[in-house]
Amino acid sequence: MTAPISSAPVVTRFAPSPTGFLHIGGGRTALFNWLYARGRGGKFLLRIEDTDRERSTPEATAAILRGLTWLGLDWDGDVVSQFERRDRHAEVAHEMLVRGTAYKCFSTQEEIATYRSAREAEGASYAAFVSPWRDADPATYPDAPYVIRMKAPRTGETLIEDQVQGRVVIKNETLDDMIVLRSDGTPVYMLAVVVDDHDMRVTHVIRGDDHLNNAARQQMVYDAMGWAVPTWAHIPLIHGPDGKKLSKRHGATGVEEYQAMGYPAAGMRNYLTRLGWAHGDAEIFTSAEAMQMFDLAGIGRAPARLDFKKLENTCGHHMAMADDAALLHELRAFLTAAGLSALTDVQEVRMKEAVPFLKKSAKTFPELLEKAAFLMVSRPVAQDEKAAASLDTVSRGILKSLTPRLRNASWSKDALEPILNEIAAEYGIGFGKLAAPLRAAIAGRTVTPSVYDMMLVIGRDEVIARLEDASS
RNA sequence: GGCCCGUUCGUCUAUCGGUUAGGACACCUGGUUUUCAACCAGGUAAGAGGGGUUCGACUCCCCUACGGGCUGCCA
Repeated sequence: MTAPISSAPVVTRFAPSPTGFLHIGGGRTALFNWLYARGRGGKFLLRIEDTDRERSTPEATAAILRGLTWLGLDWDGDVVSQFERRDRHAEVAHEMLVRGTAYKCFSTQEEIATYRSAREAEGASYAAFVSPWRDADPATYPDAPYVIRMKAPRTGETLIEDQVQGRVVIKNETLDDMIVLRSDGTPVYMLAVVVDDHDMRVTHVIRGDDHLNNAARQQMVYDAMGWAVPTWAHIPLIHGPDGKKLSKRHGATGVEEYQAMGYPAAGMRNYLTRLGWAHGDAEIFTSAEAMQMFDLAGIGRAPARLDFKKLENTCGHHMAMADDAALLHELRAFLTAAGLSALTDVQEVRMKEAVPFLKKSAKTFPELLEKAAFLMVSRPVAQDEKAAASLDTVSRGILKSLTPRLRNASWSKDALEPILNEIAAEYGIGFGKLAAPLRAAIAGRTVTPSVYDMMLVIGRDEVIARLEDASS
């Protein structure tokens, strides 16, 4: 055994297989690993588990990288391709052969299938294959293809000390002699992860609890090589709102879909961090704060359900907290991701003025855009049904008399306020009655931001022009 | 089938043998308001079921139910 690695600097990793987009559950797993490493001055590595050549695609790898990048999860060093390390994996398999902790098995897949059906016919419910080659004399080896299997312990038990699940005891008799190297010489996942995690000096393996049982098999490999076992933390999977495993029918399962739906990345990170993890009553926090607080002990043992309402609420807080320039930048990225047209120069200028107040009440980018409708449109402003209704003859008269007074006013809320109040008083109406046609004229709708905010953003000339359009 | 994991308000969770079981989202009520939001105040709401252990169990043990995972020359 090598020295305990608990005192070494923290190294975590995210190791997805490139068979599709980055799943929201995978995104959270990556986030936990990132938070844990970053909060401890450690390293967060990225490895693509592409040993399955049939299902792995470069497109999927690209999608995963995009998803992580959008989430703001930066990794250290180069992306490691597991497939490219296959020679090293094979080397370890052969070393286990030398050590006597693994053996060559010449049984064909047909023989294994026959063995299993025979056992089942005998009434055995579980038919782990027992290879006749386990203790065979090398002198009897045929000149035929073979796989390399682990020589798994038959008795005793394997103890998994998991930081989330606690002590998990697996009886060794339930573990079979798993294959580590296929007959074509390529490594199997169980071998590859262990070799890679060891070579990459990973200290903490934080991953989905669908791997909990696998940890016992992998520990066999560590033991067979005399390597130190990393700290395990198997986190529960994310479920859909109905408590079932998250799948396509629940709606969005891919991280990039959330980007396209317009959730800000900071809010997404906050929400995902709190999904299945808690630190007292902490709810809204920055990633820097999360790094300080994040620990394995705070991870829950039960699967968590996705709650879009809470996601939105969390995102709303982060929209409001965001830096104006950064938010504008993220808005542009959203427009691209959602396939919407980019802002025109005029819209850019106005948006820059509007973001400081729009961000306070928007939860997502589509919502922000909805509130920004008044600055996106160009003259003549189309009226929706309710807006048109509020622009009756009387209202148009009021707007008409307002226009000249705006010409000479200084363009600030303090200067505008008395003017509007004055008009309202002259016509003997409340400010609310005046605001309705104003909203209609300026935005073409009845639900808008404050009339003052809108006027200041689009400017005097545009306001007057829109009022004239509406009142003529 | 076998093995493994899980189960506190509708949801995310706090609690680490003694609390009026706390917070957040959602929901309801009221306030504020120039519309929608936002915001402020208050309210409804929980320990899967059954046995133990204990002076005392949400907390420890067992059983049941339900949910999930693993059981591949997939990862």
